[in-house]
Amino acid sequence: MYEIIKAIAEPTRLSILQMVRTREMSAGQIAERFGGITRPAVSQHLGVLKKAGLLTEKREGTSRLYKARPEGFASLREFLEEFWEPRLQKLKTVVENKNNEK
Amino acid sequence: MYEIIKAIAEPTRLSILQMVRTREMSAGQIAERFGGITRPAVSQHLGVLKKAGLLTEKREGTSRLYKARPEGFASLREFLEEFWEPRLQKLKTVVENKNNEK
DNA sequence: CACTTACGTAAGTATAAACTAACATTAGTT
DNA sequence: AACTAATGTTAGTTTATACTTACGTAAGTG
Repeated sequence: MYEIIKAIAEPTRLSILQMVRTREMSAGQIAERFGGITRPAVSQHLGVLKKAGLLTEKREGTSRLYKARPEGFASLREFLEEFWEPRLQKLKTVVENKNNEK
Repeated sequence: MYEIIKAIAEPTRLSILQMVRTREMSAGQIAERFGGITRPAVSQHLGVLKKAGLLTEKREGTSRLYKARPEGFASLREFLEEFWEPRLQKLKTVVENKNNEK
């Protein structure tokens, strides 16, 4: 979880995520859109995002197409929600199990 | 906004936030609960959180009491929501203004 | 006013993150 | 098989972050 937060705590990566939120893009297309940053740097950012579960990678010919992975982002939002307004989910589960034992 | 994300992208600071989510705590009380980390380090983390708008500080005698600031956290969640599922708020505003002109 | 308590702040250091330049790899082309 | 295109990976460098130790400060206490 903490890996996800750190992944989005960087402007370049946040931009990348936004680019590929609704459409697939190749690594090259993504890199083109950045001024003052090299292609390998973008490639490394893509690696961080992918490792955090925020991107899917699909190989197509010599290209690699990236797209945001909604589940990764959802888990972050769930964490923040639970962090801020705990629903006592664990306690609820314990109580339910107790009832099942009867 | 980016300052907020970076602020929570650190385990110690996330722990601090959780500690003071529902109650006020003094800097000393917070520092006590960490093993293997000094008081000044905690103090610096408190500074980062405060600067990001995630904490309020209240002086009481020689102590300083901290408490999480819900608005700061809310703005992060709103950002993430808007980031992921844009509501076209700007377009909506433009349309509304057009209507008012009539 | 000296002393303590509860802090913050500054200076310096170690570690981690972001970046570039050079090299490696994999798929397609002639 | 040699060549190009698209991209990843490695090594090394710079910059930023987290930390510790030492010092400064503001509010209360004898």
